[in-house]
Amino acid sequence: MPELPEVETMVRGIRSVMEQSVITRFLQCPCDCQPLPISPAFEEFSKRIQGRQIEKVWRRAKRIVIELASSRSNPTEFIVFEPRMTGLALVADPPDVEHLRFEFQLKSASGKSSVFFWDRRGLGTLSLLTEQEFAERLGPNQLGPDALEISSNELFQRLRQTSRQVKVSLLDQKLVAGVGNLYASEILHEAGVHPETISQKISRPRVERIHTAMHRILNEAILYEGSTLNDGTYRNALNKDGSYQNKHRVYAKTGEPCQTCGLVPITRIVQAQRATFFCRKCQRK
DNA sequence: ATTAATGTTCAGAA
DNA sequence: TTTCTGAACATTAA
Repeated sequence: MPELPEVETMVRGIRSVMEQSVITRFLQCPCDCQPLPISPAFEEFSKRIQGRQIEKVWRRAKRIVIELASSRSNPTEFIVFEPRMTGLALVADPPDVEHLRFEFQLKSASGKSSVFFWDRRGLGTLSLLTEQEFAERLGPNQLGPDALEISSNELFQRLRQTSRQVKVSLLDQKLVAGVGNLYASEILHEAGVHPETISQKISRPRVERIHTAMHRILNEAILYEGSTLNDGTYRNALNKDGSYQNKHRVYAKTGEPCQTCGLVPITRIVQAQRATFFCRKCQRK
């Protein structure tokens, strides 16, 4: 589920509780659900993070990164949580206890607290990485520039190198990192670009329109704390709904009149096995 | 009972 | 080499 804005919202929500705190205890599945994939295995994971101070909490593409401070006895290490479709990071009690996967117990100058990782479908992953592993697995060979940091020129250069349809390219995390299925449709609609346009055929000015729309929409979605869809799965770190779903113009709006031209109904097609929504009049190849 | 869902990855074919 | 397709992961709700 979570795309860049949702992950950024969760990061902001857990940051103040986690940064500079010490991990006192790590618990796996306080309930009896299936454990999420975790590497290394729980025993070692737990041992390596026990007593460590958290230096920083930040976002890399659609992943939450918890950076552990180096000390005399420990090197810098990274806890990486990848929420995939239904993962959440919370400082409040999770939506239900059946899908609660991990609890980090923390202590800081201001007292004790907990951060929870919750995941209904259980497709999320959690890993503890050394600096070298982090560079190998989350470096520029695996993930492209962040969608909020890439320049329009670099986006143009990267799109120019592939013959895939532009909607498919935007979902390629090596090309640009952070855009997911929902925001890809919204971005292309605002840019007026047909989702089936071949990436390398898009002119420089039209790539600039995509770039501008990408930045504007992702930043606005962060402002509204992400999109909570009908299934209600996504919540911010306080277990409250986001509100950007009220701003969507095409996603899951098949048959409704386009809000830009006011007359043509929104079309749903499938690209790379994912649904795409767009307006046949406002979006051109 | 069937289908689709905000993500990623892999195998195999074109 | 690149691109595409299908399936897999696990769960729920329409």
